[in-house]
Amino acid sequence: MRRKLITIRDVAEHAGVSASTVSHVLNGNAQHVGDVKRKRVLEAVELLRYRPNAIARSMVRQQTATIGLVLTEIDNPLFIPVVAGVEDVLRPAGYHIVLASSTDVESEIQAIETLRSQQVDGFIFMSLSLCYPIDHLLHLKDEGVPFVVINRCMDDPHINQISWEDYETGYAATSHLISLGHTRIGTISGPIHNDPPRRSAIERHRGWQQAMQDHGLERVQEWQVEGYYTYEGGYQAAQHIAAQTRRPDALFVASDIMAVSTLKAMHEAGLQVPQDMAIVTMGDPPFAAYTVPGLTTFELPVFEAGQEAARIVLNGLTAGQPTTTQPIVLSCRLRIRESCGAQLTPGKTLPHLSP
Amino acid sequence: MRRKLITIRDVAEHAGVSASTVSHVLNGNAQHVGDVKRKRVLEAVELLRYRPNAIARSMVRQQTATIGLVLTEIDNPLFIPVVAGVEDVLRPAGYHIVLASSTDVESEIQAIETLRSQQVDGFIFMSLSLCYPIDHLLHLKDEGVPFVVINRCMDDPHINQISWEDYETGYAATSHLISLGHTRIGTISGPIHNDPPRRSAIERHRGWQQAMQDHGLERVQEWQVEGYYTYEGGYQAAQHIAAQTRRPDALFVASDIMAVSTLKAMHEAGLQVPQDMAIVTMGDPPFAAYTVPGLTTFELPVFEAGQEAARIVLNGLTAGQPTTTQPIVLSCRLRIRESCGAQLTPGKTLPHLSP
DNA sequence: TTGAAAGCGCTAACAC
DNA sequence: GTGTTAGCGCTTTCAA
Repeated sequence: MRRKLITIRDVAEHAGVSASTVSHVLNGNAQHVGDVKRKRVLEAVELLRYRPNAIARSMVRQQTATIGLVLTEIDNPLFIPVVAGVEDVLRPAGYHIVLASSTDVESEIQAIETLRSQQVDGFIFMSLSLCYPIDHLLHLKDEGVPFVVINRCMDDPHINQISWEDYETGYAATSHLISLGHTRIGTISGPIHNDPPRRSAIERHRGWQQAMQDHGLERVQEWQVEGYYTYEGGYQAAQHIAAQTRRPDALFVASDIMAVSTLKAMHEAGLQVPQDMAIVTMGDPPFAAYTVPGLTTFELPVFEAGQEAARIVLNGLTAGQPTTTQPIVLSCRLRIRESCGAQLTPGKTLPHLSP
Repeated sequence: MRRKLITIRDVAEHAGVSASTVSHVLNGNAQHVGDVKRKRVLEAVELLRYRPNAIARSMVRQQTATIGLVLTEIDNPLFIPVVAGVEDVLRPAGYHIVLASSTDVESEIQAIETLRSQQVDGFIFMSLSLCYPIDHLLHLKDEGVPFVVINRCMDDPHINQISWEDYETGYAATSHLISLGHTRIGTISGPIHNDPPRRSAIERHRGWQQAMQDHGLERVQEWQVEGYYTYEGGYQAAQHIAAQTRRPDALFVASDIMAVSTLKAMHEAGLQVPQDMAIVTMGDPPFAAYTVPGLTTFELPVFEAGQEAARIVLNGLTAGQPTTTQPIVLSCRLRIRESCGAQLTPGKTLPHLSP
C-alpha cells in the first residue's frame, strides 16, 4: 500500500501556479518561465520532496528511458563486466536497465515479450555466442526496436552485433606458442560440436588450426579435445591429453575457466607448467594472475563491449530509427604471465603471421 | 520512433466490444463476460498481436510489478547467484528487476531516488556487508516501501535483512582445523579496520578468535593479517605470514578469493598446502574445486539469499504493508576438499564446540 | 453481461 | 510567460 503520491498538481498548488508551469520548470523549458514563479516552484518541489513519476512521463512521452538487458546465461562471470559497461554509459544518459535472464530461445522470446510490454526502448542481448535461431530478433528489427547482440552467432549483417576477435586471438595465441619455440601444440576447445554450436568456440579453434597450418605444424587429432568452456570439461580434456604417451608440449586452452582446471590436471599428472606443458588461454578474469603458475592469456574487453552496446542502442534511439552499424569486433590484448614460461630456443622466434 | 502501438481500443473495435470488456477478459474477470464476446476478444488479441501496455496498467493500478535491485559492488562475483535467486522467485510471480549499481552511499541514495521515480514496488539491496549509514533506508521504511538488505551491517531489528553465519562459520572453520590436530592457526581476514568496516569480515574474524580461545590456543598477533577480500590483499598477507620464522601450520582464510592467492604465495614460498600449511576458507565459488590443491571451504548459500530476499519483498507487497521479518541468517555447509589434508594425529579429533 | 465515464500523473500544443 | 486542455493506454466503478 503505497502512500499517497505527491503529484505535480500538489506542487503547482503549493507554488500558486499551474501544473504546466511546474512541468516547464522541471523539464528545462525554464527559459519560458519567469524568475519569480520558477523560484516558487523549485521551493515547493523541495518542500514537498516531490519526485516526478517516471511512469506517467513515459506514458505521454511514449518512451521509458529504459533498456532491456537479456542475459542468456546469468551464471557466466563474463556478464558482470558487461553489465558494468552498459550501466557506465546508460546511467549518464538517464537510462535504466531492466534485467531479464533467459536460458534458451523459448525463455528469451518470453523475456522479449514481457520487456516489450514494459515498453523498454531498446534491447541488449548478451549470450555466450550461441547460434540460436534469430527469427524473434528479426521481428524486433521489423518493429523498429533498436537492439544489439553481444557475443553471438549472427550472420545477418543488418543486426547490430559486438563480438571479440575469436579467430584472430586463437591464431595469435597459437602463434605466441610457436614464437616461443613450441611445435607440438594441442588445444582444448569450447563446445564446437554442440547444438546449438558456439561461434566463439568454433572461431577460436579455427584460429588454432590456421596458425598451425600456416607454420607447417602437424595438427594431431588426439591433441584437440573439447572442454565445453567448463571447469570440469577442461579438467577431463586435460587429463585425456596428459595421459597420452606422445604428448604435446604446449596447449592453447580456449578459455581461462578451462585453463584453471587444466593446471590442476597437469599437476596431478605430474607435469609441470610451463616446463612440460606451456599454456596460453583467453579471457583474463581477475584470478588469472593468481593461479599457479599465473596464466598467460588474452584479455577479453568485456566492459568495453557493454559500453559499445549501450552506445549503439542509444544512438538508434536518438536517431529516431534503428541504425545498423558495422559489426564491432573488439581485439584482445596479450597478457604475458608465467604459464608459457620463457622462450625454448632463444633467438629462434618466428615472426607472427597475420591470420 | 516507436511504431504505433496496438491498444486495447484497437482490440475492442476489432472484436466489436468495448474496451472495458477486453480489459475484463484479459484480467481474469472473464466470468462476467459472455462466451461469445470473450472468444471474439481473444481472437482479436491473437490477430492483432496485442500486448497490453504494462506502463499504462501501472499508472492506474499504482504499482509496477517491478523490484529495484541495488548492487553496491557490481564487480563482486557473489552477486551473480544473488541475481539468479532473485529472478528465480520474482519471475514466476510476474515481477521484474530493475537494476542499479552503486558505489557508495551517495550513489546508492541516487539509485533509490531514480528507482522510486520509476515507481518500483520494492527494493533489494545487496552489498558486501559494508556498514554504511542507513538513514536513507529508514526513510524508505517510513514511506512504507518494502525492502530487504542482503549481507549488510544493520543493527536495526526493524529492517529486513539476510546474511550468512559469518561468526559461526569462522568458528566452525577454525574448529575444523583444530579437530584435524592443528594448534598453530593463523588467519587472513577481510577488511576489518576499514571505514566503513565490513560486518562479515569482523564476524568471521571474531569466530576465529573465539574458537582459538575456547580451545585454549594462542592467538599470535603476527598470524592475523588483513587481506581485504581481494586477490592481491590475500597474496600479500600470505607472503607476510610465509616469511615468518615462527609460522602457523594452518590458516583460516576468510574468503575464497584470498585463498586462491594464498595458495600462490605459499607455493612461491616453497611451502606445501596442506602439508606445511592447511587452509580452510569460505565462499565456494565454482573454481574452488579446481585450484591446486582443491579448497576446503564453507559454501555460502548466495542463491538462497536472493530467493529469500525476493520472497520477503513479495510478502511485504501482498501484505499491503511492509512486514518486518526476523533477520534471516543462512548457514554455510562445509565442503571438504584437499587444502586441509588429512588429520595430523588420527584418533585425536577434538569435538566441535559450539560457538 | 456489457459499456460509458472517470481518472492514474504527466506533457505538449495551443490559447490567452 | 502562463494556464487550459486534451490526451498517453489502461482499469474500474457504476449504470444500464
